[in-house]
Amino acid sequence: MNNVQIAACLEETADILEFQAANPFRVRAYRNAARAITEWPESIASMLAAEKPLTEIAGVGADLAEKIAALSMTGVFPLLEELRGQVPQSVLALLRVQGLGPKKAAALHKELKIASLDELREACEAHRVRELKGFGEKTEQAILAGLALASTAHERMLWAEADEWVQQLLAYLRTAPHVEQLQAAGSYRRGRDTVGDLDFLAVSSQPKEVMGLLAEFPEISEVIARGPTKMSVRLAKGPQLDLRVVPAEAFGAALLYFTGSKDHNVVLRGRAKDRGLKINEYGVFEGDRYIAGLTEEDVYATLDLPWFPPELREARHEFEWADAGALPELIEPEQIQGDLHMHTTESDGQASLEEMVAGAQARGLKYIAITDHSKRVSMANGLDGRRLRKQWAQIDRLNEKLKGFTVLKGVEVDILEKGGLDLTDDVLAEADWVVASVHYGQNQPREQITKRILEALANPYVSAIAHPTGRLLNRRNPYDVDLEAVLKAAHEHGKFMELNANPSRLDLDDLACAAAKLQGVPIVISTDAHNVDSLNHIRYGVLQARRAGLGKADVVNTHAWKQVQKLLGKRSAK
DNA sequence: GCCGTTTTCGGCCCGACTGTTTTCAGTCG
Repeated sequence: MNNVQIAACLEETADILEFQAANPFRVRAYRNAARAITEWPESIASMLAAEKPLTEIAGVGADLAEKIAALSMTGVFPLLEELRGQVPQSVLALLRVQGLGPKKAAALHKELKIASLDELREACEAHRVRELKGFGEKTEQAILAGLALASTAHERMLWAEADEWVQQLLAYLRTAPHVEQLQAAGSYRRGRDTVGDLDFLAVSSQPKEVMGLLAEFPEISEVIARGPTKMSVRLAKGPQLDLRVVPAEAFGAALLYFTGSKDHNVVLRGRAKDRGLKINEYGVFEGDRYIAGLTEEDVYATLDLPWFPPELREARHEFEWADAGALPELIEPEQIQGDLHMHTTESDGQASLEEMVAGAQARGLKYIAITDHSKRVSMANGLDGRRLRKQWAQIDRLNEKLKGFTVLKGVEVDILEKGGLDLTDDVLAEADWVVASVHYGQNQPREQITKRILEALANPYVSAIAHPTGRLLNRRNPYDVDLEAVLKAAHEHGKFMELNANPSRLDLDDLACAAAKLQGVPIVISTDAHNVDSLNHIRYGVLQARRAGLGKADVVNTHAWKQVQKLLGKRSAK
């Protein structure tokens, strides 16, 4: 049983306990442990094998350590089995309805014997819900609206999609004359790969007018809530938008609060409490006395903390780093010197070799690798050895004409279903740069996929593994692969792992990149561009690298190509 | 259920908004 599965058991336990109105702190303990295990770079199984205490994981105490060890080894979690017998899965679905929390859901289950979303809808339509104590006509309507919303299955946006909304809304809201400051916050500002709600923070002496302007934004379908300082609306194409308007002296504190993460804020407020201070969205207070809040730096300073880049605010390692005075200096997009994964019209790209080169030069890059598909990827018109050598001869001729820019002879070689690579070593040996990737057989069992990738890493001519989990956000789950083993092998063979900057891919994800850094495996951020415009995607990759705490030195393609070659430690310079 | 330089019990972040209330509980972020 892997960490994700263990975490899922703990989450479900928390759901049921919450539904049963258990001690909310006990519920939180299960949720905290679930999160900690999801983010832990080492598998529980290998910790147990190495006899490392699970209590090393913050949020896992003696009790949970024992339960988790048993779960990992036997696959059985007696407490959860028992709870499942008390509260069926279909009842837990009630908690997913917006506006229904554990208290109301439990009341519906207890008083009206409602055990599914269908039964809930029927009860609302028959006006039985409004008869319950604490419920009313409006609640009944809100539940029906929540049910309708749940059925449209609105998923999290890609960060790149959120960015389009944000830019549009910032431009729109800035037209209000009374907006003094305006900023997008939330998971968007933290650069998460996907974004749920859009959060905006404004400073204005006239909140009503700002909210009035937002209410007139053409794509709004519904105003969910509107008070004196806070407004929530739903946009026609799905996402919810929250706007908070605060006075100038609260901007820093409110930005911090509204950027989150929630867990980061919980730690901050706890630390404030230890010092006899209180932090809320209006500032830092000693008793009733305001002592800071104008900027985020001011707020952090009251706790002797440095300003944290938003990408790090996940309550993972940032506080421990800050306490040790070792907050990493994060990579910046301008530090990227080369792009080592892209396609041309020779396979499934939409631009020629020359166009990709011109596009890369226009973006200030110093080198690129052309990595068209290999022959097995026939749908993409993948290249065999003969066509590749022809392309590489063309690249040699092009390089003679280029000044201060290098085009590398590369290939994206397919890792075959049965194992092995799609091109022979004699061909690969002539390449400057080889990325290997899994395209087929993604449903194979974990052992098989892992073995294929480990073999590829062992090939002396492979430089990196591209899009190492195969996920497509909102469309395709990552294939089942033992990343721990892959990272270990990459380290042993001196290979790199790709962070694919395509906004739908972004794998390795932030957690896996952080694990790679721990293992000493360098990351290469690549666009996998299939046209010139997509060369711009590099910034999405950089954002995820920042979330992983990576600095310039951790990312291979911040270096000049000569240094990359040295790092790779193979074959003579070209 | 976790945690500890206010340690083995008694805390556990904080506030906005809504609806059903007539002072507050529930939900959300």
